Amino acid sequence: MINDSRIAAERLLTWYDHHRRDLPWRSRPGEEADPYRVWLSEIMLQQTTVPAAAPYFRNFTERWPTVRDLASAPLDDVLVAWAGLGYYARARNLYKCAQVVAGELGGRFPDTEAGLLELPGVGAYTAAAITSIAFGRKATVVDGNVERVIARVFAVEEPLPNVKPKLKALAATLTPDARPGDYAQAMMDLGATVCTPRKPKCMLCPWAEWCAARAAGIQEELPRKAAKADKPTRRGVAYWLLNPEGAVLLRRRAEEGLLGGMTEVPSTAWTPTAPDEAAVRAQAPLEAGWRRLPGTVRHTFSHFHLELEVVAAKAGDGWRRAEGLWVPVDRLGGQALPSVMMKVVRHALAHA
DNA sequence: CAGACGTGGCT
DNA sequence: TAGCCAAGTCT
Repeated sequence: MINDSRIAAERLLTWYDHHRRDLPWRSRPGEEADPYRVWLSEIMLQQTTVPAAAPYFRNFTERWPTVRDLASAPLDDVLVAWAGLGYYARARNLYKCAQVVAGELGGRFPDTEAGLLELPGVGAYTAAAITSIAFGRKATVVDGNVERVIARVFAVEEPLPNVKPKLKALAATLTPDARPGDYAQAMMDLGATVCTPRKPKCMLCPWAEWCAARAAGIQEELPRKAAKADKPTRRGVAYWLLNPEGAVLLRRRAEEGLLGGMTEVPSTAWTPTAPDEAAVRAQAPLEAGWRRLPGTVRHTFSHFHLELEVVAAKAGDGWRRAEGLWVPVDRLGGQALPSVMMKVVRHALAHA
C-alpha cells in the first residue's frame, strides 16, 4: 500500500522522465503547451486509441493551426475531416466549442476546471486534462487508464462503473502539487504501457512494491467490471443509385443521433428483421430496376450489429426527382462518409 | 442514471 | 471468431 503519496508521485515522475513518449500533441520538456492543441488532442483521444487519433490530429492542426481557424471553417469541412474517427457528436461539439472560444471567450480557453466544464464536449476528464497539461494547474485526471492503476494499487474490488467516484477520490489523494501536467500524463502513460488491461508489466512498474493487487496476486482481475448487455442485430437495405452522369445518390443524416450530420448512402430503416420486398420498394429513393448485389455489409456500432444488403440501379430520366446529393464516384473522398458507409461504397463498387 | 454514441486492433 | 478494449460525454 502507498503510505507516502509524495514519494509515490516523485517515483512516478522520475519514471515518466525516463520513458516519456513522443506524441504529436505533446510539447517538449520546458516548451509551453498550446491549450488549443491540448484540447483538440483530448477530444480526439476520448475512447480512441493513440494510433487512430494521431493522423487526424496532424491533419487538423495543419489545416486549422488555431482555434480561430477551426471556428472559421464550415462545419461540413470539419465533419469531412473527422469522418472515420467515430463518435461524431465529438466533432459537432468540437465545432461548437471552437465557436464559443473563438467568439465570446476572445480566442482563449478557460484555465480552470469549472470554466472548461462549461464547454461543449468537455467533461470531467477533459477539463482536468486541459487544466493540468495546458495550464500547469493541479487537477486530478481520471480516465480509463487511471481507473485501472488506482483500482490495482489500492486493490479496489468493487466493479466499474459504480466505483468510479471512489477511484477518483483515491486518485486525488495521490495527486501532487508539483508538475501537474507531467503527473497527469505519467499516470495515463503508466496505465497505457505498464499497468495494461492484460498481462501488466509489473516488473517495470515504479509502484510495484506498493501495489496491493499485485501483493494479492489479483492484478489481472482488476478493475472488475459489471457485465455488459449484449448487442442486438439490426438489418436494412442500402440503395446504390447511379445517375446518367455517373454520380451516386447520397444523403445527409439528421443532425442528432447516430452518425448525426454525416453523409450516408440512402437505406431503409434499420430494423430487427430485414425489410421485405414491399418495404424495400416503398423506401427506395426512386422507382428503378433495383437488383440485389451479392454479399452483405456487416458493421458493429457501439451498441448494435448492423447487416446491410445492397441493391443497385441506374436512375432513368426522372433522376433529378430523387432527394439528396449526387456525387461523382471519384469525389466520394470529399464527403463526410463514416466507416460503415465507406464499407457500403466499397461493396457496391466491387459488385455493381 | 443507464443507455446512446464509432471504430479498428488485438486476443 | 467473438468479445474486449481505448486519453468519455451527453441526456
